[in-house]
Amino acid sequence: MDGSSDWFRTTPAHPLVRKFRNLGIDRDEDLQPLVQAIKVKRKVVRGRDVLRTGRCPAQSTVLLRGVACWYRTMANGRRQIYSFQYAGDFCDLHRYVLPDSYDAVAAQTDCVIGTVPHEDITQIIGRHPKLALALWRATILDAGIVRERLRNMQRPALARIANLLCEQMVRLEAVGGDALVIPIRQLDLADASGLSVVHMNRTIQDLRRLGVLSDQSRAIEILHKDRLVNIGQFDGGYLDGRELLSHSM
Amino acid sequence: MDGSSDWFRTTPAHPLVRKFRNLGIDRDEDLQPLVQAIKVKRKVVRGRDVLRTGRCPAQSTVLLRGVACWYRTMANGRRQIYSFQYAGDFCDLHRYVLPDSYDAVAAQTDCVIGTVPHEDITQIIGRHPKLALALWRATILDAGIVRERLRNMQRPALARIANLLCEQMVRLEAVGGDALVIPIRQLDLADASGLSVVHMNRTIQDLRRLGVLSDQSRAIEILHKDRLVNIGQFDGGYLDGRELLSHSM
DNA sequence: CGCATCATTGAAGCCCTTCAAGACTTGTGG
DNA sequence: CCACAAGTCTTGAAGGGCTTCAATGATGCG
Repeated sequence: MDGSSDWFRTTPAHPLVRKFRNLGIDRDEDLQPLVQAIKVKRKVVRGRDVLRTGRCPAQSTVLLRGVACWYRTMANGRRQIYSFQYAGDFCDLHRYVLPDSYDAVAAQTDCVIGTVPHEDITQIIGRHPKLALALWRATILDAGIVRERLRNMQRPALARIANLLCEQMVRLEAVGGDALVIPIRQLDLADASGLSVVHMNRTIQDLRRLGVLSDQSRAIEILHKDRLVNIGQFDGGYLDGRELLSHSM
Repeated sequence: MDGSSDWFRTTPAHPLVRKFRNLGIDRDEDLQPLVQAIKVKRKVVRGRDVLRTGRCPAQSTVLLRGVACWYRTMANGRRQIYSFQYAGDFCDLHRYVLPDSYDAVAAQTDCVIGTVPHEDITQIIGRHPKLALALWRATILDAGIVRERLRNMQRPALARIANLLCEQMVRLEAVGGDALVIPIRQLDLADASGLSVVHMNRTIQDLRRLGVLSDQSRAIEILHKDRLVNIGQFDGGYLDGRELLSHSM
């Protein structure tokens, strides 16, 4: 990656640093034990599975670059996408705690992933209470995202899609990408929002006609953030660990 | 409660014992630190909130008896019920890790609840690694339930409702109640499945006409478990911590 | 008994789905 | 450099599942 195999360890913008700031780990040295436990790094090309349904390996996976989606297939073959994942997110940390073999993660764009052996996580948890709590928090934050997706199902298509796009926009911003172009196909947005591809397409065009999305290309490009937020009744509080941590009495 | 205020500590059928067996705590003495940390017990009558949206208190709540629902209100006033909760379930353990003030829990039947101060949880986690992991597992199991509810939204009404009823049936069985009568109003089932009350009612009557539910009363009484499981494409694996724990390599 | 709550039923209509086909974009090989 | 194929987006038409509104039964409780 970028010539140096240690890019992810030496760069100050390590995706895990940002992620764990959001989880309450402010000092980079506190994060070191975890960063150093990331063992194998490899690429996964767009469309392939990062991890599959089946027996759970004794390791968890971190997304270091790219966009992925966490999903499970239905009996009829369709997918329900639980959430999208960005650089710094764990793909399957919940499997460290409770191995379940139902769901899978697929690469939405070309990805770079790392793996952390579960025995290393066990050691980290035993020795570093702060990191232990942060890891727990990471799974809780994921759960909050899924709950918002469930809540989103109550909304009609226009608001539902707007809301989904808002979340991706905010999370893209957080990882420093171009947050205005959403790098996700309409098919995948459909699988994430429980709508048919056809209706997804029609509704996206409604958003274009409203001037919220650009109609200059087939890409999903956000022109008016605030109108999108408004249409989608979006409140990103559930994404912001820092803000959530300040809520306690 | 039942004359003795220590009923929940002295009975062998303490709801937490069953719950934590499912989470990997087999020996009752391992559970003692947590059981003894349950401080205040009180009743909550049907319809009232067990806990509310707003500032997070420095404690978490355990459901000791009854049925509750974990929900969040939408902008239009409707509720999205994330999941139902039964004796032994934590209502808001996730708030220990990440205080969020959005959601609430309401009593579906008369309930008895206990509270555990967060500082006690912190001590338990520091001193008892097994319990720490089990608590984490509890939140992961909850998250799995919510994911199944999200997946369920892809199904048409008949299968969706059947699936929802199956989950409640299995979880009721686990707490030793009468698992064949689901103690939940149609309105709440509607809020949990994203359907209108009217359509919920019509579909329940379809299930009655199919002979899957009893048509002898207005209660939701299951006559044919296996047919219900079949219609709802239900696989309760995600509820069974013991089975999930056996999946690791 | 009267009132509140919940279940039930009917009618009208829209949101969304499915099926099917065409257009645009991209990449690949001759 | 063009032809072709694969993938994705787009559009049309028909239909059904579900919603909303509104009103009528049941049940239980003070």
